[in-house]
Order: sequence, then structure tokens, then C-alpha cells
Amino acid sequence: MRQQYFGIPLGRTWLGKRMKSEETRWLTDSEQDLWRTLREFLWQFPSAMDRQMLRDSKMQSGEYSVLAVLSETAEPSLRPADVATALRWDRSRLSHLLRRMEAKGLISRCSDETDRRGHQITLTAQGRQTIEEAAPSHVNFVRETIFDSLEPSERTAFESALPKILASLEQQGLKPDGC
Amino acid sequence: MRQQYFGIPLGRTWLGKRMKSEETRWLTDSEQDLWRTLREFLWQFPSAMDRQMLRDSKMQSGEYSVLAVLSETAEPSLRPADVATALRWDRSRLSHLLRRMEAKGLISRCSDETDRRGHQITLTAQGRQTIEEAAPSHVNFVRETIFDSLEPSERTAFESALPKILASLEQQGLKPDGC
DNA sequence: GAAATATTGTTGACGCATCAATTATCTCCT
DNA sequence: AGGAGATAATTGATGCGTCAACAATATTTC
Repeated sequence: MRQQYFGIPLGRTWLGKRMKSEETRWLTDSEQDLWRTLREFLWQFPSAMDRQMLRDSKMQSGEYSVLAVLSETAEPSLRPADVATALRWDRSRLSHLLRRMEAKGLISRCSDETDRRGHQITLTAQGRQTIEEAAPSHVNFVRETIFDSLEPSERTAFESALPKILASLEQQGLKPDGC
Repeated sequence: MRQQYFGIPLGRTWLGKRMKSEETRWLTDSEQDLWRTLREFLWQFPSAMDRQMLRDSKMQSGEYSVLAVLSETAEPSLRPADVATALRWDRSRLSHLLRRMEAKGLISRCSDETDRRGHQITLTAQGRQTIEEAAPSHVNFVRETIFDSLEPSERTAFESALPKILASLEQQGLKPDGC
């Protein structure tokens, strides 16, 4: 049988002397099928969502996320660290994005008087209008591609499985810097 | 109730006159919960996988994919278009990556005599060694984070649900250029 | 209260993905 | 045969994410 490195390596014929097959639990054929599908989903879905948002709202999905966090909070303004925590982003990525969003007029920054290391981020009127206009087509995309595709039992399975996968990611110690 | 733009907009109070609420099927509370979790998964998983591969194999996951396709084929060499089709990538992305991989010595390119527009891509000995060494830790990561987290019923649900989601993405007409 | 340490946020460099434009070659059609 | 259009692959410009390094300010510790 031919080696299968892509889905995930299957064949063991190539295993050299320095590697014992007991050390690795290779994927079965059906596990490989699922992995290939999942990998395609992980690639295609965010890519399609970005394209939809750029087409319909002239926006990147990261900007939408920031606007959403700002619009949902009860506070009049938030600090970058709060937004970063809410989105589980590292601070550097957020800082770059906030600079671009400020240049576009979607948010405004002013210095925080209580903690002068930080800033206060505020949604501008234009920022609020932007997300209000972008929201309907976005929810439409998510509903049509995700929720309309899922049977109730499948949805339940997603609800129970995804948090477990996320928890196992935590254990891997592979988080980015700022989280 | 406060607006929920992130998970996906929930509130309708902000809906202005130019937009009728009937036009958009907003998400319910429990749908929003799932969407937030899915969104985090879509972000965290590829990011953690990239970090694992960079840490353990000094490689980007895209390079792994290309090496895998080349190593799995029965042909001695492939054309870029074949690799692009297998991975569902656009040709431009692949072209840039192949240039970098050739510079690293992972693959070699020579011109195709039967169709002189194209090239033949071949896995070098170093390229084969690289993927063989990278494979065990990669499969380990996938098994520990995905398969060890899934109950049999959840796995079945993923197997039936993901292809349906992918099919609905196709219908959206949001594919990149080269696909 | 002062020094050590932690935290907040920014910046610049770099690698990668994406898009539009381009070149070279092939195929089809008359 | 010859020209129109399709296809293979590359290139350059641009924007974003990541990382390491840094500056400014808070907090902790003794």
C-alpha cells in the first residue's frame, strides 16, 4: 500500500530504523477520510466567509469581529486588552488592525486616564452603521452554510464535540504569545 | 436586550426602516453559542497546527500538504496544476510556495516536454526525508486533538455533516479564481 | 519608598495569501 | 494553415498575521 502523508501518513513501510511504529498511532482509512474532509472545511469555510464579507460589505472578517465586540458591550468604550481577551487574539494583531480601522474611521482611540499605559477604543457612528449594514448578509451566509446544513442530531454533536476539541488544544501548550 | 453582532446579530431593535426583519433569519441564542464555539475552533485549530509544525518540523503546514501530495502519487512527478487540483488551491498560491520550496531544496522543477507551458515537480530526497520525519508528530497532533476528543456518535455526525456544509459552500459561488 | 517585575500597547521585519495582469503555449474552429 | 480563445504558470503589488523587541506605566516585594 502506498504511503498517505497528506490525509495523514498511513503506510508504515517507509518507517526507518530510528522510528518504532509503536510510537505513533496512525490513522485508519476512515479516519483519514474524515481528516481530509475536515481539512477542506477548515480551509474553505473561512476563505468563503472572508470573500462574502469583502464582496457584500467591503470588510475583512477580523474588522467585523472587532466592531461586533465593541457594539455588544454595555461600556461606552473598551481597552484593547478587553477586546483581545474577548476574541482570544494576541495584542499585536489587534493593534495593527485597530490602527487600520482608525484610519478608516470605524473606531476612535483616546488615552485611558485611569491606566495611562492603555487606550480607550470607541465605536464611531460610521463604525456602528457599518456593522449594522454588514450584519444581515453575514448572518445569512452563516445560516445558509452551517445551520441549514445540520440535522438536529448533528448540531447536538457539534455542540458537545467542539468544546472538547478546544480543550485538548489548550493542553497542547501551543498558544500564541499574548493569550 | 442588547445587540449581538459577534456571535451573529441577535437584536432587532436597531433595524432601521430600510431593512425589514423578515428578510433575515437571525440566530437563536443556542445557535449563537454554537457559532461562537465554531468560530473559535476555526481560528484556534489551524493556528495551533501551524505552531506545532513550525516547532517540531520547522515547516509551514502548506509545505507539508504539497510534500504529502507529491509523496502519495504513483507518478514520479506532477505538474503544478495537478497539485493545485488535489489541494483545491489556486495556482498563484502554489506557484509562490513552490518557488520557496525549491529554494529550500524540498522539490525540484524541470520543464515538461509534452506540454511546454508547464513544469514537472519532483520530490527531492531531502523533501522525502523531511515529510517522513514530520509525519509522526503531525499525526500525533491530529489524533490527540481531534480523534481522541470525539465519541463514535460525534465522529459519525462530523462525517455526515461536513460534506453537506462543503456542498452548501459550493453553491455560494465564492470560490477563488483558480478553482 | 525604591527596585524588581509584570503588564499594556506599539512597532518593524518577515512570511504568506490574494488578486490582477502578463507571458507562453496549446487547442479548437473554420 | 491561421487566427481566436483557452489554459499553464509566473510575477508584482498589497494587505494581513506573527514574532521579537521595545517603551511606558502599574504592581509587587522587600
